[in-house]
Amino acid sequence: MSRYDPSVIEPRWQKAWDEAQVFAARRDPARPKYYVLEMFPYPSGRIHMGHVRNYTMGDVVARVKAAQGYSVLHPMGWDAFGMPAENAAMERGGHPKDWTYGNIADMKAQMRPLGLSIDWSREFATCDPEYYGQQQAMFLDMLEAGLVYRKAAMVNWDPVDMTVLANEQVIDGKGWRSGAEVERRELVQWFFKISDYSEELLEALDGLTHWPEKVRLMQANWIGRSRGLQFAFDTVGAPEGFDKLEVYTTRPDTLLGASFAAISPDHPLAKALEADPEVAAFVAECRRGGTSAEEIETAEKIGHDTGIRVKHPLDPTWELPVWIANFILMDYGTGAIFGCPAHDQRDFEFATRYGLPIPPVFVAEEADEARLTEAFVPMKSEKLRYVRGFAGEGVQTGDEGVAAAIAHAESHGYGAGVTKFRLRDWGLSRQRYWGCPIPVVHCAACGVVPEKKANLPVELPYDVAFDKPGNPLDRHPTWRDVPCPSCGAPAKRETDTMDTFVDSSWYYARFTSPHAATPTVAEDADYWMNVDQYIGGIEHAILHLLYSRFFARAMHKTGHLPAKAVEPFSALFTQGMVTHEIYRTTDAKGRPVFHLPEEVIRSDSGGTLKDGTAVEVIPSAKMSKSKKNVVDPKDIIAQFGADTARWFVMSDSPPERDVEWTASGAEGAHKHLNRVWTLCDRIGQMPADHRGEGDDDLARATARAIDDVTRGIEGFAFNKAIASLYAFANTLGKANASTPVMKQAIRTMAQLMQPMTPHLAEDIWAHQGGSGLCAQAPWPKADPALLVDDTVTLPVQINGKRRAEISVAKDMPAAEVEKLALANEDVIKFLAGQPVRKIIVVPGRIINVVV
RNA sequence: GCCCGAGUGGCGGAAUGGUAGACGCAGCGGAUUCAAAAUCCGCCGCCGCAAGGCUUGUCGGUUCGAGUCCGACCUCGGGUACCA
Repeated sequence: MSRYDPSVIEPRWQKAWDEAQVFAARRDPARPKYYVLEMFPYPSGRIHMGHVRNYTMGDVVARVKAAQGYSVLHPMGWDAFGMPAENAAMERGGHPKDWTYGNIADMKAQMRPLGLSIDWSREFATCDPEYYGQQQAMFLDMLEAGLVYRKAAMVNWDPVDMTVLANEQVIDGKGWRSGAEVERRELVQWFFKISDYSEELLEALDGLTHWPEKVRLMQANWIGRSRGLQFAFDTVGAPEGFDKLEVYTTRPDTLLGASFAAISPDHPLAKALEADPEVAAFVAECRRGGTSAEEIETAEKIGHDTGIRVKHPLDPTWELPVWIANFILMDYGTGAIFGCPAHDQRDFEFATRYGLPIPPVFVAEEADEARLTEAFVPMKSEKLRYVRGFAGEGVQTGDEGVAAAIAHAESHGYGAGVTKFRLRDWGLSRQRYWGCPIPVVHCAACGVVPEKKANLPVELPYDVAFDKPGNPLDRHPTWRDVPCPSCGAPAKRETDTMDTFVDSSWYYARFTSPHAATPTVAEDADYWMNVDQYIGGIEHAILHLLYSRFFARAMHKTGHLPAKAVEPFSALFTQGMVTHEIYRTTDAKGRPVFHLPEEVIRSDSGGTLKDGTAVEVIPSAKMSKSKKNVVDPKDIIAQFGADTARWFVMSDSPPERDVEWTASGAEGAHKHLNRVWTLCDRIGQMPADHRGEGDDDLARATARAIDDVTRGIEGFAFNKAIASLYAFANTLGKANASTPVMKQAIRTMAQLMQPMTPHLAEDIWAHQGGSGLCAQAPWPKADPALLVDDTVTLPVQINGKRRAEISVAKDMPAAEVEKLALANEDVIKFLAGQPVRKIIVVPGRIINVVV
């Protein structure tokens, strides 16, 4: 063997894998299958360390499962529609399609050298007409199945650019390009009826036992099932048709604490009142700013008294004012509430601002009624003393109070208990070009007419321009103007395209038959689904994963997926980000200037540029181009090789946490791989008949390593698996055992390293007489007999502080352990004759002497 | 605002309620070398001469025993329905 040179060995083994078709997924009824999938990337043009980490994790799992005898599916594709392509076209010219496919080629070229065990024959991009045509076919099936409908909904409207903005394009209530004040405007849009599945999507979370608890919790809260009371106020002085005002509350026990009613600015009653210029002005004021919940809920709470009154259901002589308030959301409940300022913080702030009364309903069980300085909002499980209760006991929990209030309303006939969900239907319309066209035609005579399946895909026209804002499809007569598929009269295509979340809601299913003429093929979906291990960022915990869960159900309903695939991801792992510290100087005008890591010479105390200028070192944050705290995987691979990059991103941090990229860490990883190489070289030169010492110990250490690494990888504790590989390398480096034992140990090490450093592993495997490819060798098994120790070291605590340790046989009875502990010199010294009150012996663990 | 996380040496981190700091990085000492790099060996939480004491974001609680469980708070991160 020679020097460790990744630039030579890595391409060599990648070629060998390609030629042997090692990673081609094959339907093999004789073997169990395993489908591992990493969230596919957006083709921004460059891979970054986050990608390297994400795909290496999936690759480690895929390689271990393959070695364990599974038929593995490990595909890759591109989430290729989306705004950045259009932004690039507007800013730099060019076409979104060319930009996107160019980026895909670049990124693929950067990914190939990583040596990932991907079946590239299954690759596709969501912007391939072959893919989105099948998506259009499913859309039509779902439309027919009643899973798609149209309704009006709010969008961010930029009045200068005359275009719809995404939430991220609204900055401080202004359009990012025009700087104009954004307003909320209603538009008729397409929706998926995800709300049909609210209950099921919530209940089924319990079955997702291999998902992180936090993700299930987030989804449960997002779906937001609540039990409450719905009732109608009788109105006084309202316009015609509004003699009732429906409200919904989850706290009907606070009904006697009501001090006002409030409706959303988007409520039909508010619209009916807009003839009043004051109301119109107020509603316009409320509509300033974007549509995001964050913006709406953090805005200052303002209201307008409509002059209308409602009668309290428990006392018709008691009238409450009806306000329009900007913090009432039309999408939730009925878009109208009664305000109970004593027990809701938002209502409290509102009442305080407008001088409305704040009558308390309950106090803590032991407390007296007192003037409130903030809303008193106890947990519903807490016992309370009701001072203005009307149902149930005087002292009861909030839950009991709510149940009693609902029962009261139902028996007196003024309201009904209802279950509501926070989850809203999924708006899929986008007024943009670079997305999957919605395959319908608008006909003056026939209305909305589905395109004929035979005419799919409805392809995006290439000849479009991005010189003005808005959707180029709207301005493209030859594409837009078509005959009605039903009556043949002149009609217009729908110019909205689909939300890119639709594209990513079924790609996992498409990978099972990526080039079929139907969205899926039953035999393939049956064999490969579900995804056994899905890996991606926590930022997708709610939307992407929830939409995918819905879409799988919708695909099942329309016959595109088997029943077993309605929960498409059997196990989920969410990984952390790759971070790096940030280097900053300031220019002559005091503005910040950021510097790339390779421009900075880092020392313990700080850093300097190459010309000696001191730079400010800012703690690590997610790698981003604007902060220039990025490390290019290409450079790392050129310098150290792919195995080093793979080893490092898997080694340091637990995979669910962020990992900080440090140059010294990468160098350390590289040094270790060099040590392993040298070790392999040394063992290779040992005479075959060398008889050494400690054969048993090395065999035991080898078994220990197999066990630790296997469990580490299977438990997604890659950093711990790697720590045990370091420990094993240290042991093997110091060992002087007989040649066959040494060879066995280094071959095992190669196999255990193979998932992380596949190229190095192949080379060692080949040099040490392994047969075939290391990637295809069966995963090693540890002899259980070698894993047990017969003596254990037990710490002895006195009052919970460690004072001594004793070494005992593994199965020594507790009484004997106790005696041994008390006879120990250090124990006697620390006890200093004090009487022993109690001794706790935890077998194999610890002894605690209490005095 | 609301929902969900995370916080342990100089740094990344390890630890079924049972010896806090495995393993790695950096640092320090030594060997090798004309010298350096590379490599190898050893030391390495903080205070203290030592005995010993202190130590897992902060404060409190449960327990024989808490990084781990419970409560309150602080800081940072993710999501918040048109970023992907």
